[in-house]
Amino acid sequence: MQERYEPAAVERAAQDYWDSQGTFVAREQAGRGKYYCLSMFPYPSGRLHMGHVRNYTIGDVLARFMRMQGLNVLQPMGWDAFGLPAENAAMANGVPPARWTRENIAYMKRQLQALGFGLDWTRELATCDPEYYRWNQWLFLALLERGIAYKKTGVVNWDPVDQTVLANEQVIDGRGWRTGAPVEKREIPMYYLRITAYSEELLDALDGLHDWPERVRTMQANWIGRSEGCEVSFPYADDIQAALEQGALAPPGAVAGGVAQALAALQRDGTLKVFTTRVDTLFGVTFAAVSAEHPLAALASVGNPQLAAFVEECRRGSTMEADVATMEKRGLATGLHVLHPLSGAPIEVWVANYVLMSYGEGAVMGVPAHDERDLEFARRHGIAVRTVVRPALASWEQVGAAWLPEYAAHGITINSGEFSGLEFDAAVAAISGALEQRGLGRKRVQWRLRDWGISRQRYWGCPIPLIHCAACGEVPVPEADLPVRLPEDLVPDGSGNPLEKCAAFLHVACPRCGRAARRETDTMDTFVDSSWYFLRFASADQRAAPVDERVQYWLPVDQYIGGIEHAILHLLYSRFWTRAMRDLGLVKLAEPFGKLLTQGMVLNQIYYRQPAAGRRVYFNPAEVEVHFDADGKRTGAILTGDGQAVEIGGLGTMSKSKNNGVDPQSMVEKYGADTARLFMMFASPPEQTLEWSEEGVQGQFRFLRRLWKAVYEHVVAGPVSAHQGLVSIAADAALGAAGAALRRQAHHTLERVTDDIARRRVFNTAIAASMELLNAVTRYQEPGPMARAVRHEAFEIIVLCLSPMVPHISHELWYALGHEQALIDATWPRPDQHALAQDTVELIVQVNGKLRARVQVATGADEASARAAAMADATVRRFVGDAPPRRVVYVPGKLLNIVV
RNA sequence: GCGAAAGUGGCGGAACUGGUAGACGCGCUGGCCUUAGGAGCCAGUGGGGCAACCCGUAAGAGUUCGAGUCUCUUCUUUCGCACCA
Repeated sequence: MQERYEPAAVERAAQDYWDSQGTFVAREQAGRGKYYCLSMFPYPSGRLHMGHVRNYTIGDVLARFMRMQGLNVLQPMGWDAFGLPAENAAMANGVPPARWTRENIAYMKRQLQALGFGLDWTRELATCDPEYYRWNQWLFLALLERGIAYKKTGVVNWDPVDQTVLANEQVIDGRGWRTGAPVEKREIPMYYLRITAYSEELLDALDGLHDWPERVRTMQANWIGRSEGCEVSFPYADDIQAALEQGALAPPGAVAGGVAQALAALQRDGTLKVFTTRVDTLFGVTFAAVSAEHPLAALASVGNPQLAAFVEECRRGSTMEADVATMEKRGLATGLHVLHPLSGAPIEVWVANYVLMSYGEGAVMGVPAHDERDLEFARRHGIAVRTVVRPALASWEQVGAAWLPEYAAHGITINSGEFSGLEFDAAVAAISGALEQRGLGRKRVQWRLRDWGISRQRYWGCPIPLIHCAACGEVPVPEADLPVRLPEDLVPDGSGNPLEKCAAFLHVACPRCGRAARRETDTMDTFVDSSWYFLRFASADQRAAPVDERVQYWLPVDQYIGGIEHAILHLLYSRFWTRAMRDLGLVKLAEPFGKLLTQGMVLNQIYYRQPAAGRRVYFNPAEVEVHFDADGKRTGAILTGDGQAVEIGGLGTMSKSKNNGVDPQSMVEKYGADTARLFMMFASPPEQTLEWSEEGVQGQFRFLRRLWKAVYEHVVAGPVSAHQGLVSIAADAALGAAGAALRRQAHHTLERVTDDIARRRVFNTAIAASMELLNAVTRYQEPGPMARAVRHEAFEIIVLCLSPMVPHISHELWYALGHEQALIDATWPRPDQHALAQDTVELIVQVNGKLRARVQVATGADEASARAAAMADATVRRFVGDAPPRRVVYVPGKLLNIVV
């Protein structure tokens, strides 16, 4: 063993050893317990970022720990390789997305290897490989055949200048990111997956996901959004009937296409349908509101230029729900009416920009007295407010001008004709019963979840395997012709999908009739790619099918690790897709992920200067020097380049725009992979945000160097051999008080670290405990062979406990401590109960809940002896006084509280 | 706007099941040492008093013998909102 810790050499040696042994190549072994440990695969953006390092270190710590627990571990890795950034890079540099992506993959793979992750690279996959995406296509056609995939129109962001569909990310403040033109909504045909058919199952099964974070389950449940309520039909009044008849009588061609469609839809429906969870307030309805895309809005716009302009205005702006929800709530009356389904009173229909066509029926009933948004709308437009519910303890007769939350509370119906005087459940039952009798309503369940639109008008994605034939319609690509290969040499220019201009791709013979036909140019949402990759890893080399029986062995994933930002979409789509594959008979499981760990974001300081004119200039923290005063408080920061001050802008997630990213590569080159891994695990618990700190990294490097030096000094002080420590110390050996205390601490550390990793999934405290043990063992200076054995055992425990986090240095130190077997193949030991035993324990003594003393009592002491020990303390006696205590609370082994 | 979570020293964090607030590390202060290294070692470090003790976990209330932890209200920050991945 050499005296100096040189991470580069240590890490190369350890990695060479694992590679040469094929240590991390996983093989199915019937009857042996398996552990499938999966971290979310990266998008190959160019270089690893700190979030990746964090994510994959967590996964690797668990994988290595479970391996040492004796499990057959699979930890695979792949690439989420399709997506928008490759097209943006292509536009910026003129390099085809395929080349850019593959070069990034090669670079990032080397980075992952340098970090020493125990990955099974024989199962590597990239979603842009035809061998992978052919099965996307195959599965899509199977879903299409089963009716789970289907076609309908959907709304997209449209850039009228570039004549192209924009992703939400490409819409900045309602304008196209390249052209600056106001974005419009546009309806186009798309393919959808019927995830809503699984709403109930996806919701109910959340209860069984005990090892998922509570907050993720709550978010998914709210996203699926089950609400029980009533569908209510409002018959058309004479004015709508007249408009419909007039439209129907008009000569063909006299009405525009959109209006003709609207007429047909309205005639088909026959009534205005709304969904409500508060049918008990039906008699409080004073208006109805429809979305601007609702057919009734189109009908009312005919001959009403003001309304037509408003409807047109609503078409502008993005499709993002957050934008829709925060914009000013506006509306305009249509002049048309529907009839109250029970009273027959006419109700005016309004067009409102806050009604979403995609939720419910695209129309709502307006009850200003008992709904906050409706009240705001009614007050602004002078619509009547009719109070129809009064809570049992309400102090008001009629709702006031300003909204109060109790207006929405359940209560007793009033002003509701024969339905007055009923409490909520009875009112709902009576009113929905009456509606059902008239054929104007029924109770039903409404879901917030919408079907999943997977069509993307983009190049760098998996082609949707369909052919459009003038004679045969939409024809699936025959299985023998799969995969439909994406041409890899195109470079997008921002004006639409380049596939539409690629003759070689576009023109194809119809598989049915052989005549000239046109390929579908839309590609699939990249969430499709990531919805089943975890299944493919189990059978990555299977050429004849997407998955095979090996899925049975490896799945479900035992531990899934990824960013909290995926809490809803990716995880829900994966749960759905797995069920869809189950219903295709391809797999037997429904839930793909057993345990879920959602890691927090990586943050860093933001430094900037604000010029007198123009935009802020951001400086990377690596170029900034921070200054502290004598109390350790931060006083300011300067740019090392010019020595001038920079502003401190607080913390933010590492990003290009704030220039506060730190390249993991520089950290690995400077300090080694072990320091990088150790810092990421030590700086905060995995589920919380992590703040980058260069000083913190240095601290971890110093710790590793101290550990190396301590082991070196131990090793050179005398002969070492395996089994010198853990098993050689006789249970009743005379160790002396200090030796026994160190042994107890060592085994207590082992116990804590095991629990921290296996049960609590926190690593910062496991590392802290190991640091404490190193501090203790370096303080322990007893001479003699017995003391040497105690030290040796403590060192072994430190190296073992840290090994999942810092596998390279541990690999080396384990050999130095005399072992012949590699550490990765060692078994995780159990703490020695005998070493843990104690004769006395410290008892906290409180008087009136305030700490007054600590006393030593025998382990298992009863209350009387604990009280006696406490009263022997002068401070305790002083605070207790002469009067007998009013109450005494005794928690054995912990605390005694005397209440006076 | 809606949904979810989090606020503890100068900083990151610890306190797991309601029972010692501040483990471990960073930063800072003082000292020692030297082969002057992105070193190492020793001591100190929540605030007040510098003693006894008192006060302290975003703010305010409540439950309890006892609250950082449970309940309610408010404030702030972070994540998601269906075409970023």
